[in-house]
Amino acid sequence: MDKAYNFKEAEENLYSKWEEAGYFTPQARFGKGDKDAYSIILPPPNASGKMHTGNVLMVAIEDLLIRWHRMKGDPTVWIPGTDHAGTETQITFEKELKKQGKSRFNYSREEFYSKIKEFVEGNKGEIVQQLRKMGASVDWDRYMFTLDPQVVKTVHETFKKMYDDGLVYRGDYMVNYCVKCGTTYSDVELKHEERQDPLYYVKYERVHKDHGEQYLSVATVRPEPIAEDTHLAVNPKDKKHAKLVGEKVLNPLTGVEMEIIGDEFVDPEFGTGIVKLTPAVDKNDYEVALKHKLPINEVLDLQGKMKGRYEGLSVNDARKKAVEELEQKGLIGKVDEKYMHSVALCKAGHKIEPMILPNWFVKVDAPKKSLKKPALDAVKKGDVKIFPKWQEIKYVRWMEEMRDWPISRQNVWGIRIPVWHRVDGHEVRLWTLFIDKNGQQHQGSIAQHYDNNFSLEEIKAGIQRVLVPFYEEHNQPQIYIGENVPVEGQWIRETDTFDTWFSSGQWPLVTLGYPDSEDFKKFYPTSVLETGWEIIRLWVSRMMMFGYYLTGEPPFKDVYLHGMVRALDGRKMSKSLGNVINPEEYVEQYGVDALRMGLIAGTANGKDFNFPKDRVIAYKHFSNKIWNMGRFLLMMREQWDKEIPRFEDLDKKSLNDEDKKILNGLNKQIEGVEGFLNKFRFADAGEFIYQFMWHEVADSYIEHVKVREDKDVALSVLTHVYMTSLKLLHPFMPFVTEAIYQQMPDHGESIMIEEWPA
RNA sequence: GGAGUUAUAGCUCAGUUGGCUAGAGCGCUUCAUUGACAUUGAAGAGGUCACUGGUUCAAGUCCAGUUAACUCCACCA
Repeated sequence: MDKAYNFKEAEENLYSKWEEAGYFTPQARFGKGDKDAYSIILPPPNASGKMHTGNVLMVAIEDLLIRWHRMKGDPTVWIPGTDHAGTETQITFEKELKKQGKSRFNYSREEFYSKIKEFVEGNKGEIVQQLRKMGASVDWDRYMFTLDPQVVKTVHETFKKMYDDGLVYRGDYMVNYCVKCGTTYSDVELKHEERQDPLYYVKYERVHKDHGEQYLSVATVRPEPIAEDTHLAVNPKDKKHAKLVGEKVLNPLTGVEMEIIGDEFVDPEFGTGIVKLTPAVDKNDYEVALKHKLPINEVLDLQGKMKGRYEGLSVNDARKKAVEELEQKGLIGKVDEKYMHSVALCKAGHKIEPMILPNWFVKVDAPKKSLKKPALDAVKKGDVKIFPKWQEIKYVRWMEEMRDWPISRQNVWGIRIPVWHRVDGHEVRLWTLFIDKNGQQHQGSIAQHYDNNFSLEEIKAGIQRVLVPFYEEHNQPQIYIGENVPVEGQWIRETDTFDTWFSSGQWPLVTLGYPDSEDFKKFYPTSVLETGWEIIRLWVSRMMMFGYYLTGEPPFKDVYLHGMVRALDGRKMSKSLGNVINPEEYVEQYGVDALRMGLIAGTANGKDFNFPKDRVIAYKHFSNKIWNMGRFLLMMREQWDKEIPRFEDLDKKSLNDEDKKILNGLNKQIEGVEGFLNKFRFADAGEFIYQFMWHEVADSYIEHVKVREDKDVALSVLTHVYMTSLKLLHPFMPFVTEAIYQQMPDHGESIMIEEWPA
């Protein structure tokens, strides 16, 4: 053995040996049957980039659980995959395009899709390499990508089933729309940022001036759609303003009469206690408008240009103009220039405009077949357990509050919604945007395109977007749901793709070959879902809903949520702060085992924690320590010329107190590690072995062995204790333990397939 | 506005159902060292467990309140 442990050599060579020997494929060993099947689905890293520190922690924990169960002899499978991460990947890629002075509209959908695909293939390859490097004992034969054909097939079928069950519907709805990205975001995808904008107090002239003030003052940060407003609102419980309900004022820009309505959503304390209603661009206003059946005048188009009075202007230009006009009329009171308020931003950091657009929705709480109820009850009743327990609160709260889920995304990169709209009839009203053979963009109704002598084939060939206008209840357009276009009639396919989480919500099902594969029968529900707590709402909740909906069972029995790895300065890692830790640097410097074990030691109870650099270094030293313990053991065995009995054959009467003490310690190890792992207390388990091996075996017992007369007994005990400890340690630090194992006497094929000490 | 988490050695953090003479890693001090390992060994310094009150034979641990930090959710025109 070399004097020092060479982690690079071990880490380069061992993985492919394991893989080639087929150790990663599930099999029952030690007489165990399928009843102890153990399965984890790897939360697929985003194919938009490389793996980050959090991914490494995830791999470390899951590989620990997997290797542990595999050694116990359970048929064990860990299924790897990568996620297309629709929106995020498309944004990343569009940024790249922008650097080249191009945009998505320079390409047809197909071209654009294949360009992103190329980009993603590169990332996928890197992620796969990184997973190997981390020692992840995943079964590569079962690898999946979220856009693989069988995934798409299942997702389509689920959508169809849900449609038939009345659990998806198309609705006009106020969505968070980004005019720059050209897509909708769900609430949970947004960020909020504090911004400073002027708050204008606009004066509305009262029609009946017989009681007091001539004007009513209304505070607003967005005066530009005032001309399109039709109503004001006050809180009917507001003593000061209640009497205004039913009164009329004049629109400051158009002079049209506007009625004041009463609704309790108005906060009497804010501003003047009177609000203007612009239902088309404000969520509250929209809901109030629906409730009171007020007209909803569109204010913005999809490009973010104004409609109505300031047709075609940008929001900012329109705002200036509106302020100007109001000032000329003397209808602006005071202006609070330093008004701070929070603004919703999309993933790319653009300002979100609430807009009313047709969208597909998942009905999460339908009276007959609620999706969220079983998913919520399972956790409340303890059928699915969440660790650490306090995270359960977050889950329950979210589930209780969950509203219908918009699943349409205006991305190209994703699974296209399998809905066809019939266009041979009055549906020529459908709005489309397409690019013709010469690269020219055209937008408008299909009827308009026909008037301009474009055929349906030409439109379909260059289609960028289809929008279905609002229809009355009794006049719904004909749609067809399916992969292929129907033979009868003329149809155009929906251009929207599914929200990434709609497909990844079905990930445990598709990876196991739902509904009828052998894997599915054997491994569903999976044993544990291990992931970061920040995607409880985005992902965990959706998997639960789909799991129960499609199979009547939960997708997993336990959920373990690890904390977020923060930077060394205790803050979130972010590019702008420049504090992002690249795990590859640590692998290079300290080795994979040290990094994995260091991270595990940092995450005692699922709380967020600072990247534990000290621990990583400590575990690098530990690798070397145990390596040298092995070296010492071999040396001693060589120097001792008598035969050293196997521990099993040793006459136990020859043991002295020191021997008994260390053997007793070893038994406690076996019990302790198992106990900690069963309770998901990984850091405790790791620290426990660390303390034992270093301070009891090395510092104490080895020193004792040095002075022993009956070295055959002592060395027999030491060999047993050492080898057993290595097995306990293997799931934590797979490379160094295997490297040592290969040097030991009478070693088998691999420590990986050794039996777990019990 | 609502909710959650945290406050323990110089630093980063453990401390599970109350039994603690409060631990680990890193750092620090002194000494040691040729049968493995300087990525070593031995010894040691260092904490009124945020603050105030309460429950208890017993509180770092449970309860109430205060203070501070972080995070999430909802968002106000």
